[in-house]
Amino acid sequence: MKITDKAKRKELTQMRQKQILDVAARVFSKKGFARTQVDEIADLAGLGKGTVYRYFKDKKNLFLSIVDRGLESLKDLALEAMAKEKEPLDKIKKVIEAYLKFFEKHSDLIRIFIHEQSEFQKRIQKRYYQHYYEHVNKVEDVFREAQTLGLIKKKINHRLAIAILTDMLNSFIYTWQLTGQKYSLSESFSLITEIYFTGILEQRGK
Amino acid sequence: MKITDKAKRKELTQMRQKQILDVAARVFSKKGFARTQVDEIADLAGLGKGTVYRYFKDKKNLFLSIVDRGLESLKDLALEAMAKEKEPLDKIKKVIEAYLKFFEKHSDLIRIFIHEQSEFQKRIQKRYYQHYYEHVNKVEDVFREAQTLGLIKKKINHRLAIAILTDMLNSFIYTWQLTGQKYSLSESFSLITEIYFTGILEQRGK
Amino acid sequence: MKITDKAKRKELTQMRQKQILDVAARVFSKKGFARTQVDEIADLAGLGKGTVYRYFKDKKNLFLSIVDRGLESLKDLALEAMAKEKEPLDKIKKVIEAYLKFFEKHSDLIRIFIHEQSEFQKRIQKRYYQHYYEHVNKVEDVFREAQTLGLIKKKINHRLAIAILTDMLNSFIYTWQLTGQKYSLSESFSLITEIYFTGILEQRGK
Amino acid sequence: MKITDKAKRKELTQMRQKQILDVAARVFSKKGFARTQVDEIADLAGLGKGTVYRYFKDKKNLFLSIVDRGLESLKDLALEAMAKEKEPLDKIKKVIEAYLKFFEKHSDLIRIFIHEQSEFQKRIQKRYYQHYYEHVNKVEDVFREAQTLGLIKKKINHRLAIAILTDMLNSFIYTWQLTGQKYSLSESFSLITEIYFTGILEQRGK
DNA sequence: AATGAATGAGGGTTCATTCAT
DNA sequence: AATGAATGAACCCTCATTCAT
Repeated sequence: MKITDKAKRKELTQMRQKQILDVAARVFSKKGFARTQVDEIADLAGLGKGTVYRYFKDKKNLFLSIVDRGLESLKDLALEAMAKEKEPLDKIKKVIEAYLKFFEKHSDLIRIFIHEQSEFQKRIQKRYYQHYYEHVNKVEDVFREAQTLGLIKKKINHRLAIAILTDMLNSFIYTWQLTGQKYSLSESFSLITEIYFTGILEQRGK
Repeated sequence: MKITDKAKRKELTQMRQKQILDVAARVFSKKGFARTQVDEIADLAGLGKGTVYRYFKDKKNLFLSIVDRGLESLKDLALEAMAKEKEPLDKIKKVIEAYLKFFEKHSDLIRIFIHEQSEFQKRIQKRYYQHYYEHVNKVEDVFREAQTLGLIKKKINHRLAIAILTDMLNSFIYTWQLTGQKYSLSESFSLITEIYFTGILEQRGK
Repeated sequence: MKITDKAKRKELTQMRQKQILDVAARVFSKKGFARTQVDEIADLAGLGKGTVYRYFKDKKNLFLSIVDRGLESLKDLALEAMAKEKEPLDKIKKVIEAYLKFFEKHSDLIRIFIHEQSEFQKRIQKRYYQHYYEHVNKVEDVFREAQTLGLIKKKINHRLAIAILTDMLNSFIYTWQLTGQKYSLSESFSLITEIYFTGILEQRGK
Repeated sequence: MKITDKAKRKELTQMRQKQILDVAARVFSKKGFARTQVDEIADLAGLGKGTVYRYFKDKKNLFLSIVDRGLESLKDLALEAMAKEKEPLDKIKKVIEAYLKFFEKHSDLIRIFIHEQSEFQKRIQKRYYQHYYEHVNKVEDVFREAQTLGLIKKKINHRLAIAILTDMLNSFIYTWQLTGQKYSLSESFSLITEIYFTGILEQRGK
């Protein structure tokens, strides 16, 4: 009995946490950290305010839990995507695709990641980059491999190139959402990869 | 006499406004809109809080004035830069350069532009895009011209391509500042243009 | 069977009540009424919070039950102590001794009695003095008897003198505990009685 | 002009602080720290809540300021009283008188001093005893002098004797107020000194 | 015109109490 | 009978805005 009880307890806890995190992500995304009221999150979750505080120490902690969950999930998807392919360039394409799909699904997160980063600066960056680099390192390896194979220009600094890719993607999806998805995401996806891989110029060298 | 007085008055007003805007840009940039206190702006400007309210209706208005001033100034620089060159591709390069230089100088603004955009959403977007498009339209013309001349891939949607360029630049400078300028801006500049113009792939067609 | 069951039930109830009261006295003593959380009492008693509420209507009621139990117990001890002696002055000494011993053992209570008295003012005073006077009256009788016998100065108002004695003792033990028992209780005890009986002055009349 | 302005400013500040402290002392005294609402203090002071926070960092700080002001004032009165007399025993009597008069006037403070001491324990004790000992040391000197002159029993530990005196007085006035001043303060005063100086016993040694 | 003291709506957080299991 | 998850009233504190001087 006790085992079942404990299990039930834990399950409830996780369910409630998810319930709150889901709502909170939506609200934080819409209003940003400062303008979000814990009251609204509680209401939308169909819970009392006190219940939110039962599961999350305070507003900041709730916010960071969203960031954490998102980063964790994103990292997993990206690594998983890479694992599916053999060729370095294909791996990179898959990662890009995974990125776009992830944010297409969890469009809440892009705003949270971008417009609230500086809100928490020092304290949060650590947490952020801890996840981020774990993931980026893998991509860097792929990038280097592609350079070794002569697929990518040798003179390009891979760390920078990845930063640029990340930024392009982040900012792209961000704008995409902000402007109300005026242009389709998949059309844009091919454009992004095209630009990233071969640039905007007509091949002259033929 | 009255004319001189009026002129003097107006000059003083403009001076005060500039004084406040400069300080406010710094503070908003460091803390974001919500965490910035009007008190701090007044203090740093060496003025009374009431004086700030004499020159700006409220906090939001002050914030938007910064955005306005920044966009105006950026637009001017970009158009001016384009005007100096004849060739379409050179025009685009100059615009990119102008962008980077502008934000290198006014690094306050990149944060304000990026992480506070959604804070004001609907109401602000109008103002933002009003400036933005006026500027973008000119660039689009250049882009189209380059395509007509066979310099840029025909299949690329110019509106999207410019959006991507803008995002790359914005987000690039943003990250650049956020991470404490670990890599040099000019080095990155050439990388960005390189990637934007020719991609990351080795030219195979030779 | 039913009788035994009932008895068992009652016993359990009393046991639980004692268990809770003991813990609660400790916590209320350490933190005062307002800063004490029912949660902490339940935890320390190894019970669920709901169980505490099964045995005590609310927090205030729990607190007052402690006061009641303490006063009852103190009164018994004092009266018992007096009963053991014949001589009035000896009775008074015994009472003093009983007081000190009681609070030495139940040091929790002195804080509760003193620093929370006013917390409940009107409503509580009644209960307090109901116990108190029942007890004080007996001592007053002794005091008057000693005066009749010429042992105690005639001009002294006995009610006042007892109030002063009580205060001296209360406040003494309170300070004694508050300061971390820097000086020994028994040393101080003889000093108190000495002062109370013969004052601080050197006997001049010799 | 500026000098006058500054002076005026300072005057206003002090006036407001006094205004708030006076009200706050009353309310804290009536309800204790925890049950006192800052709102009520503000209301009774005829001020907005924000104004209270303009002059005192937070509720705790306000409370401690009351304690400070009281201790300072009490210390001054006591030292002043002692200074007026030559003979050690007279000095002690004057101190007792000063004590009683002080609390007769500032009856708010006795409750605050007594029933909230433990609320703040560690942090506050320092502040309390800092004032307290400065004052007690002087009294101790007088006490020792009286012993040297053979006026006070040699075997009495002066530190303890003073602690007892203080307690008697504190607790006496406390009870006096709590019970609604049923007996007169001055009558009690002479009884206290009588008891403290010569005890309750009839002089047998004649 | 400039100031900064005063304000109070607003929102984060706590915790006594309830009640379904 | 025992539990502890859920609740929301209560209360501290902040800060944009106003306005008398």
